[in-house]
Amino acid sequence: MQKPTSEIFTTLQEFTEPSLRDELLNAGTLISAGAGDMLIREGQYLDFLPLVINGLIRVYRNNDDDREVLLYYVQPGQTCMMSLSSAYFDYHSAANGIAVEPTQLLILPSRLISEWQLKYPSWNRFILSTYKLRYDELLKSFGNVVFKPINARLQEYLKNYSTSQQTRTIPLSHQTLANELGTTRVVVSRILKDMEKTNIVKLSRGSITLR
Amino acid sequence: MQKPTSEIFTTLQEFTEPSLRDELLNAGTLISAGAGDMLIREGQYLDFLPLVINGLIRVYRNNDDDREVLLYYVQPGQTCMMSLSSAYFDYHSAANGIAVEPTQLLILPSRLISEWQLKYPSWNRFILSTYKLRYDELLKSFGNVVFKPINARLQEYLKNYSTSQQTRTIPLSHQTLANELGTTRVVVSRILKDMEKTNIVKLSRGSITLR
DNA sequence: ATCCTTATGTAACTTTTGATACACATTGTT
DNA sequence: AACAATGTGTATCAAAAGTTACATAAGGAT
Repeated sequence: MQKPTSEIFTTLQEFTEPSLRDELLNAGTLISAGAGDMLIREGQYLDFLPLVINGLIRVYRNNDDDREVLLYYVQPGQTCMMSLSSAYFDYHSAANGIAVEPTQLLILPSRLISEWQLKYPSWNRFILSTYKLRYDELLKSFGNVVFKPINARLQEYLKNYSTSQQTRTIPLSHQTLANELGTTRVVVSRILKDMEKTNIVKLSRGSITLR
Repeated sequence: MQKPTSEIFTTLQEFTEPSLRDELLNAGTLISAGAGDMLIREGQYLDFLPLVINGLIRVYRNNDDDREVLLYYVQPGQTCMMSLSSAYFDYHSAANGIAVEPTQLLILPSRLISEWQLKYPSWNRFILSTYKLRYDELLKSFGNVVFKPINARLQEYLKNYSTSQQTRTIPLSHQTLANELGTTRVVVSRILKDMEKTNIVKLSRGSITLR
């Protein structure tokens, strides 16, 4: 819990107006979360907006059954769309957020969101592009789920992970992958084994390496 | 192609500011579309925003293959989220829009969207709630596709249609339903036949009646 | 070393979904 | 009436995906 310094703007480059930057420094609070920390739960009262400075947040929702649906990851420079909706519409979170890495967050009081929207074009654009980004992502996933078989989706997931994290080794268990893709562990194991046989990946305990 | 009258506000009730209403009347153009008219195609240049006054627009996208993905329907009082994104981000439509009924549209020049956003709170709220609505809808569909079998989704689709259109008879062919749900005609026919055997529906040529 | 937890491999089976093919029915048109 | 276009019924087969069950392995904790 501390005051942010202008270092945050190495991540938050898109906020160009000097007075917006001042306001961010004055009104924001910097907090840290460790890997695995739950930041927000479904139904919880929510009157602040988090901006990720560094680290990574996983946002997901629990289904009517018990399975979970991955909504998106919040990366440095991004904010959580569900928090935005809470701020504008009902002040209760419709999703869970958990830090998957040590993460620093800039916390802003909700009331400022709409105020700044009117005063700062770059802020307004940020809000809208957050919605658009998440919609486009979700739409892509949707299309994949409807039209692509799981093996293709799994392979694509691994490739995306690899390129975005700059590593050929994906440190996720089969069960975790199953959760990400909305299927079961056995199915993931089966597909991965096939992929190993065709020399696409190499499997180890707790990780998968792309060739 | 005509000037709108204040009648439009029986549909567009949420725009409360008198001066916003004036602007809508001055800047807007009313156009009519017949059932089946294509209003916008993927990739097409788009510098206006349509508000549906009455009727219904189906917005969908073509997959990499040839199958289509239903994005959403635009109902009276709503606008097309994809058009909004076009207006803010790149001026090209990322989807197709077709009138499924005779439809009246209020057409607004894109440049006004962001201008009004700053001047009129109800307009700003309209923009944001459009994004939120479509995201929430898509998320729901996504969860259904991932976790529910097609028969359940079909049944739910029919129920929703029935309640929203206030009729127990759904005038859609099996092929049309297959397109809506992202599956094939044979699958729909099979499921519907089962539903008829278990007395959930009654089938006729071109329509399905819920019991 | 023993035990516990988590992770993985895999067989056997069922269910769901999709693909193909063809028959037949309905409706409107000429 | 003949025809074409569209819609529906259904069989057969193949593939994809989920379920259950059990064995084994790897790593950490005591």
